[in-house]
Amino acid sequence: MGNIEDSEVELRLGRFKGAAKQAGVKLTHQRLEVFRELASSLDHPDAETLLHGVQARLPTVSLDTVYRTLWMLNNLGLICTLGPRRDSVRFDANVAPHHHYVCVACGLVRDFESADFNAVPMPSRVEGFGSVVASHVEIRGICDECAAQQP
Amino acid sequence: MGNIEDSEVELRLGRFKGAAKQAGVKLTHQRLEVFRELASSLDHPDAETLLHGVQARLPTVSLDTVYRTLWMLNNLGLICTLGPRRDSVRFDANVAPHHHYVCVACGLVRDFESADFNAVPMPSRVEGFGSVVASHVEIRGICDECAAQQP
DNA sequence: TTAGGTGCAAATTCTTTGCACCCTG
DNA sequence: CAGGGTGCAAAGAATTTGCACCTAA
Repeated sequence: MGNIEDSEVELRLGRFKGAAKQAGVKLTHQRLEVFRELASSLDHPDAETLLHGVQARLPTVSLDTVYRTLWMLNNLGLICTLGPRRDSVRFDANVAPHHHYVCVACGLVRDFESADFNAVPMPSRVEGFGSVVASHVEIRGICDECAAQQP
Repeated sequence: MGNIEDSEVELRLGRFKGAAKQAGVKLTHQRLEVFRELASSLDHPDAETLLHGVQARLPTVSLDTVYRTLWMLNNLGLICTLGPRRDSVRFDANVAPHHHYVCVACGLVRDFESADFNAVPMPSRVEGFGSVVASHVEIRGICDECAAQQP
């Protein structure tokens, strides 16, 4: 699917290398390639999709390594997960504040930014629940491609 | 967990009965009890949790009936799903516009309302993706109960 | 009566784990 | 060289499906 600019990918890879060193985890080929694959995709692939992309460069990687790598990256705060609509977990290497458009028909996810949404103050009701780590808007709809297929 | 007022539960049940008749689906005990269980819970249970609640009244219901009923209710627009943080799908009988606070440690989900969020106009970028069916804010954090357990 | 619904159990799908070998640091 | 990391295969968990019986309309 869509791709991220090379400069941004390199920047993210650099961040990963730094964080890995600091956390004392090894920089294996597999981890680098899994992260590169995720960091350069514009949509939000699941583990299986990432596996296929990585296998083009490392034919022997296995699905379990992809999962282990993803959760490791997630623990390091380098990626985040996003919830499925009835399918599997998806991953996101964009840790800057942003929001999601999700197609309920095909599962496509696209990022967008919105200063307006970011500017809304946290409702006081939420304080009563607990601390806040992150917040984002999820917009559900039918993407143009799916709409075209089912008139 | 928390409970919804009886009057609201009855209102939701009435809506279900009307929608079921209109859609031509049968009002079985199982369906009524699954919907009642979901409609009266304040948090957002998964299928297994609902099963346990319903079994108090209908000891023979099975998990697959709970799933079938939930997807049927979802198709009818009477409930919606919400994405997991690494666990299973959860269901929500509150179809009024509202937002979610999610504890990343225990999975607790609480609803809240926010006129401020509702008032933000849809970013123009989103128009390019496709149509919009719904939108909500998801706030992630650590709930007070989990925070108390891990100082 | 009768088509749709249910319960059971088996099948699928997705994800995690145990273990022996491998490779980064 | 040592300990974490990997691949494989098998285990687990969550959800779906086939089928014969049941029940709401």
